[in-house]
Amino acid sequence: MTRALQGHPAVRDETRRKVEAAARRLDYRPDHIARALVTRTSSTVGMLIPSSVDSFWGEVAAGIEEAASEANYSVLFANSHSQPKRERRMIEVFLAQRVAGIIIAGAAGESASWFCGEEPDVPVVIVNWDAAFPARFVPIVRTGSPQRVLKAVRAATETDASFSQIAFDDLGGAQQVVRHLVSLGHERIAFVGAEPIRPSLLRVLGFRSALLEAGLPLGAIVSSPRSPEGGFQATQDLLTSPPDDLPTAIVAYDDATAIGVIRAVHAHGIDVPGAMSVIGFDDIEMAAFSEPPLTTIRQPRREMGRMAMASILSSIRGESAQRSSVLPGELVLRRSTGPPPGR
Amino acid sequence: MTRALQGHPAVRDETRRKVEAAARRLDYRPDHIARALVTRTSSTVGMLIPSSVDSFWGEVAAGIEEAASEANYSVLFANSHSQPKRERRMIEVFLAQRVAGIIIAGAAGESASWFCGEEPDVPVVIVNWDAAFPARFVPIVRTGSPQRVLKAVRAATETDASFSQIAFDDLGGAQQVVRHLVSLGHERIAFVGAEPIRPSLLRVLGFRSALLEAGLPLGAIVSSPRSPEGGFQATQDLLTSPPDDLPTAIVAYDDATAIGVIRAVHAHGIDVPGAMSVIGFDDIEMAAFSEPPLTTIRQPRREMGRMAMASILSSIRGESAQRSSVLPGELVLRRSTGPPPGR
DNA sequence: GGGCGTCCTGCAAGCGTTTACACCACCGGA
DNA sequence: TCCGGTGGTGTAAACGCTTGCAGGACGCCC
Repeated sequence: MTRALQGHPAVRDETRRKVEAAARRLDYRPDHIARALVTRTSSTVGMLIPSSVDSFWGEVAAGIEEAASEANYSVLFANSHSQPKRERRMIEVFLAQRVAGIIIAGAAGESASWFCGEEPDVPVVIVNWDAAFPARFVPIVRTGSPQRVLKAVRAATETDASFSQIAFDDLGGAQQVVRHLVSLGHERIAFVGAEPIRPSLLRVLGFRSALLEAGLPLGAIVSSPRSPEGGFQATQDLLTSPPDDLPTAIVAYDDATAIGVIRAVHAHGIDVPGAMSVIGFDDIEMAAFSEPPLTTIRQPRREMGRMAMASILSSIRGESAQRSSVLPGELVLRRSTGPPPGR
Repeated sequence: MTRALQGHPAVRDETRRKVEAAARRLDYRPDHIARALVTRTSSTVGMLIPSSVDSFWGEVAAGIEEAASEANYSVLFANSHSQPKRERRMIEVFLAQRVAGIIIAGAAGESASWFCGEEPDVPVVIVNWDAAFPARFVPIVRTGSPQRVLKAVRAATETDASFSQIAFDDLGGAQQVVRHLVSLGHERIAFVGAEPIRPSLLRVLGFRSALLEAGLPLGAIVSSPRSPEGGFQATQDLLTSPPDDLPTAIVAYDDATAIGVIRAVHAHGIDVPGAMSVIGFDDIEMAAFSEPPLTTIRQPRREMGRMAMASILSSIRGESAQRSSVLPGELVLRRSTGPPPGR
């Protein structure tokens, strides 16, 4: 009987129709639970995001859900609040639910084995691994040879064979940003919002390398938490430099930080972009509504979610999925950047 | 053996320890699937939200997930995109997954029976039912007797015995908003963003009743889609009225609409709040960052999510949960409202 | 007409739990 | 010594599905 509904080939049309009629009459719904028990795979994937309140992750989640839904998969959802402990716990829950795969977005865990022990029995993909590094990394990333730093960062967030990664091209994005500012004529450019987490280190590195490439001196690199308040504070400090040393453009770690940066710049009576250009990262919703609207780098959030799910699906099918993909960002020109004063 | 791990009272300590040791050695993880099959309840709830990209729903989702996680429940997640068809489909999926309960946020379906047929076999709670009404309701809500309209709206979104509802107090929120404007001295107040959906009708109704209560004439009520563009267009039209008829304050359906309203007001060279006050609804993230920052009504989003989950849990426990709760909003004073000109 | 192959359908085992129940050892009271 | 109770442990059925296999019906060839 059950074969009739699944579209088994060896079943007469007449029989199938009769079974279907009966099923409808009793409004029979096949039990995914029982099916999962016997097939030992559950057509459910676990999705862990830092925070569903953040529309950045909300859009990644939407991409995952879209792709999952199209493939008739359901998604179990949990917020990690960027806490490795909670990540671990929720992964345990997912595993107990016998999910067919796990997607960890904004992963905070330090190493691949952190997530599921050495040998996860389901495919795992990490979207934008925000691994934390010891604080001593921040000075190194400012001064160490780019190759060395890059190698260290890569090594720390290398996935072993059982993991896939989808990541935004932080390094390339930062380079794009700097090249944009350089093309406008800026020569003194600062970075605000350095933190000892993977994407920040990579953006600082991209910042440095693009400056080097343009033959410009390395500007100030200010550490701060990534938030409007953090950006505001850090920029307050930055703007106490002697006027001649002041940058004409500031690259913020992300849009939230950039909004704080703009506030602080305005608070000093400096016009944006007339006297100071500011540029962010992420293209969050607020970016278009800040004053002035923020020039930024847009990450392909939904696409990253879709790719993560696609990677899980191909792992399930036993295809050897691509180990890791790096997706480029897109420069979104708005009104917070312009030529430096006197140009 | 299984009793030992579940903390059954009738098991000797020594035995328990031995079993636990063995479990650890084989790193045994109890299978939720098999457990669900036999107990016929899955410690999983289905959560349907319009869009995870919208941080409003993202926060409702966070509240749900928080409360679920505390109760050791998992949450299956899907976006409905506010499409009744998709709501239906995802509910079918949830039911097939044998969820222990279903939370439908921003429900777009027209009637309770729409969701799961007549007799859902699991508890269902609806958070902020955004039911659509025939377009002919908009004129009625403008002119009909408030009691009659309210009765119609209530009747349409009444849940039968098997549903619970958590809803924001749209009517009271609109009254708060109008009272705030009246207390500032405004006498000509318009509403922008009326649409034939439940919350909009209720807000218009609250708007009218508060105006009536203050002895003020009913201002213009302009229909528009709820988006910055919609608010912009509708306000453009509104501002073509002869100067004497122009309102001194505009109540927008929500913050997104309000941002468009402010744009249009600015485009006409009118100062906010100097010459025109604008007020929104929801307190979305952007509200604090608009120019000027938006005065608005904050909905207790996270709390609504938590309550929804709590309602599901008490239904599961067989307690007769409260059928429906209406949660008040909170007026958030920012800088988009002030006294009318000449005051 | 019997043997055989081809199609289709019914049957039963088994997935990993929970739970009711049987059972065993042991102890105390009669 | 025997018996009933008690406290702990083993056993087996059942949950609803998938799947392999047995077997029935039927047509075809010899």
